[in-house]
Amino acid sequence: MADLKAGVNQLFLREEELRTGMELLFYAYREFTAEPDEILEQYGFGRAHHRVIYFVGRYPKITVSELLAILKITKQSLSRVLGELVRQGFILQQTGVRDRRQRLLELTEKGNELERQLSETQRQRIARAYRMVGAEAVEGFRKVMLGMLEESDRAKFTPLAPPRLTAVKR
Amino acid sequence: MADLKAGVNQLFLREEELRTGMELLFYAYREFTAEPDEILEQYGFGRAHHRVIYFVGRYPKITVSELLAILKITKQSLSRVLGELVRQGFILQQTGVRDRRQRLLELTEKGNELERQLSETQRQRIARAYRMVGAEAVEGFRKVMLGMLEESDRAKFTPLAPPRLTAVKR
DNA sequence: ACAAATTAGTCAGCACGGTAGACATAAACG
DNA sequence: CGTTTATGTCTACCGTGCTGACTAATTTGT
Repeated sequence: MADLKAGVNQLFLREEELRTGMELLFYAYREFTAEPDEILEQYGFGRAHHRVIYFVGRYPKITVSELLAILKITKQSLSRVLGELVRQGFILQQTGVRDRRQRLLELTEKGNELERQLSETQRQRIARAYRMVGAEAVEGFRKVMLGMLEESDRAKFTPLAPPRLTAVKR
Repeated sequence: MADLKAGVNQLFLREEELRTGMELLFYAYREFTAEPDEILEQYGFGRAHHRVIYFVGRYPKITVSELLAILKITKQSLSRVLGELVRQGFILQQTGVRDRRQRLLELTEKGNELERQLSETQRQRIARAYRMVGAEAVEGFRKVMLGMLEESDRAKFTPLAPPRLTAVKR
């Protein structure tokens, strides 16, 4: 009887625990994007612009196809926002030297400023959370999040750092 | 000199650590929604339908305004998807007894089945991650995620469980 | 050298889910 | 009885995904 009760209770805890995880992800993601969204609005941009700016800032000289592989959207979708960002002087395209078909993407100074402005609130939000809980909890957070990723995405984080794109011919 | 170098290094680690956090959130959220999205497609539904089904399942007898407060979308947006779900027999509306203006929402059996089907993949993904890392890391994850929320949302999780809506007149 | 594959871009059209404003109805409240 | 609240509807717009079809420049492989 005691065993049965414990079992049921654990089942309940488990179910509740999993739901909590799902909801934490939902609420956290929404609040994580809320502040940048407001800033973007002032520029007539949306979340898609933010993502492009972020990853171009993260990986200077990234090619269009590498960016597509990260974002997992179609080139038509990317083209729309990337085109706006280039035309409005936030991103610079340089023809590749090794392969002149490639357009290597980079943030301009203007683009860099916007990137910093957009990500600042997010960095602060994470920094605040990290500070609140201590290094051990942060490590736990990192582990759980990694555990939720597919192998392919997980690879991007393996050494815990240097921003290198997966070995792609450049 | 040694101090300075350490300082710089810590700054780098910090920046890199924060970026890692941001990206973990981005990738995890995307993969978290990918599988349900495929299932939803078969029903002609989208992510918005999933959210409604999830929270109605989570809080049976929830009112429309409570649901709006959770989702933080406009009633016009909600109305579109909620209407479809009701008309197609996934959700039941009952007139409130205490307040007959309210429509208390509940999943039908059909709705419950869909909810289980949709959330199952997500529960498994979380369960897998939790299992991979152990209880301590899970607690760290929970703490960090809570730290990223606004006070208002955090309140929903405070006792670590019982699904009770914030004290709203019902 | 030339054909094939790759990289990038464009145009048109569609779906989804968010927004806003305006308005309607029923019920509760004071 | 007038006001407020809860819900719903109609219209229109926007951002951001998607597909399909097509073009151009460049590299690669035989």
